[in-house]
Amino acid sequence: MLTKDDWRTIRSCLLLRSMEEEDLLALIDERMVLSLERGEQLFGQDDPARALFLILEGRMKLSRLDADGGEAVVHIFAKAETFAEAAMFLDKKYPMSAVAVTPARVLAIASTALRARIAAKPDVAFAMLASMSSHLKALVNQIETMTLLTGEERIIRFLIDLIGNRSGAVTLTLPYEKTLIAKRLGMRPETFSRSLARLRVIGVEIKGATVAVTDVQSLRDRHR
Amino acid sequence: MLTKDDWRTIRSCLLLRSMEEEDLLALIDERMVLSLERGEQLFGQDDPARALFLILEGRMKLSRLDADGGEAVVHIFAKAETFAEAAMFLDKKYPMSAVAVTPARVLAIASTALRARIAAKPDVAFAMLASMSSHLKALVNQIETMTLLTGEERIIRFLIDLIGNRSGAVTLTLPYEKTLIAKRLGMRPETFSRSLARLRVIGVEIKGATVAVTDVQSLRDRHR
DNA sequence: CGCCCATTTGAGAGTAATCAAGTTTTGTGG
DNA sequence: CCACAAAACTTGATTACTCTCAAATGGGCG
Repeated sequence: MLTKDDWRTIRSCLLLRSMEEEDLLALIDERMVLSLERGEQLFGQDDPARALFLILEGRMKLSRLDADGGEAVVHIFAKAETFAEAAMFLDKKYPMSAVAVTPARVLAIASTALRARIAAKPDVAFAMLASMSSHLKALVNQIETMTLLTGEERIIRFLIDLIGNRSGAVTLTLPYEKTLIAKRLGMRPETFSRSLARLRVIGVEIKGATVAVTDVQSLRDRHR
Repeated sequence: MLTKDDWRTIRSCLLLRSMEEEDLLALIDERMVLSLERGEQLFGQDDPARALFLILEGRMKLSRLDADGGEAVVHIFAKAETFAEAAMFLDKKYPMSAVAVTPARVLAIASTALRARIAAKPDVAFAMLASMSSHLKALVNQIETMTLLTGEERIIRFLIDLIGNRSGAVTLTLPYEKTLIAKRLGMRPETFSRSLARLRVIGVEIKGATVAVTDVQSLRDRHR
């Protein structure tokens, strides 16, 4: 079932928003909405790729698992974002796994339908290319971040991203578990916890998932 | 000037190989071949993106520079590879800089021409999507590698990639300077040098740019 | 209440960066 | 072809950072 809000979400996503009504209707099928519990896997690494996904509600973690149990969290996607676009053009296998990190609802968009639309309408191709470009850019960012910044600096950047353009004293809620944030930032939960605690001296108070920043500017000053 | 070998290169590249003659001719202009000296910059971070590039000869380094002089090498592209596809679909600015790390010749393919071809021919769109998918996959790999492996393990993986499917005793030449390999693997030259030296005990002899591996299997065994 | 899980904290070890010399290689002009 | 300067590379000592292992602590939920 697609609610009114779902349609708003669909309309706000980079991949679909430029699409004409008829194209959208050709792609979207109400029966393709999947509900996932927290922790439930949508697809696994190397599963055959038959669809890409749009998040209607919740958040999904995309990560790569290695032989001895290590996990590299590549990205965490939120409402109105699409993921798994790339797989349908190469191996037709997902190169990583997708797991819900909150209860979630996702809309599956069949590869075959989308390929057909691309073949029929160049605009759809451009939308797809834009969407993939934006993922590419995010990954480049992530590589830069992990190469050039220390753990503490990555945390600061993460907080600044959450703060957005607010200023002065700001209170915010961490969007997901600290353990997950830690992995997403490429560090151990212990290291994250310690580094976060160390930010107290520059006016960052943590209480559970609530973060109070005394003065956003002092954070920004510390940030390169 | 495009030589016969250049045409072979063009024909072997993922983005262009599936294209029909007429599309290719519409995209490629002999006057768009650029010769670069080693160290010469093709474009800088935030330059307006008017073209993507195919390497006819040499190698190009794509990297991101931060305010205080740090450099994150995102990828090094070789002959027959294309790069900078993504910029033309979003900001129309290159998100990183491109510098020749050997003397190089590159073919510029104008964004406008390519967009026109995509609009006219779905096949071109698919080729483009496949090309971008492959870059996406490479970046995901890089993130995994940098998150999950130690420096030494990344070096081993790098060597194994160079070795390809050869076995037994193998001698190979490092494809570019050690300093650059180090950065590409996300570590300091000093660390690279030391780690490489440490591989001697598992049968890796280094002499200048020449690497002799006594037994490839022992490398693979150490590799996860 | 009691268990499970996330989080915190501590101690110690390991990994990589930085700073500082050397050494080797490379490219260039004489 | 040699000399020399610049760049690349190596090596050593030290410091910074992050991980691992281990043991609390705390909260949420049946």
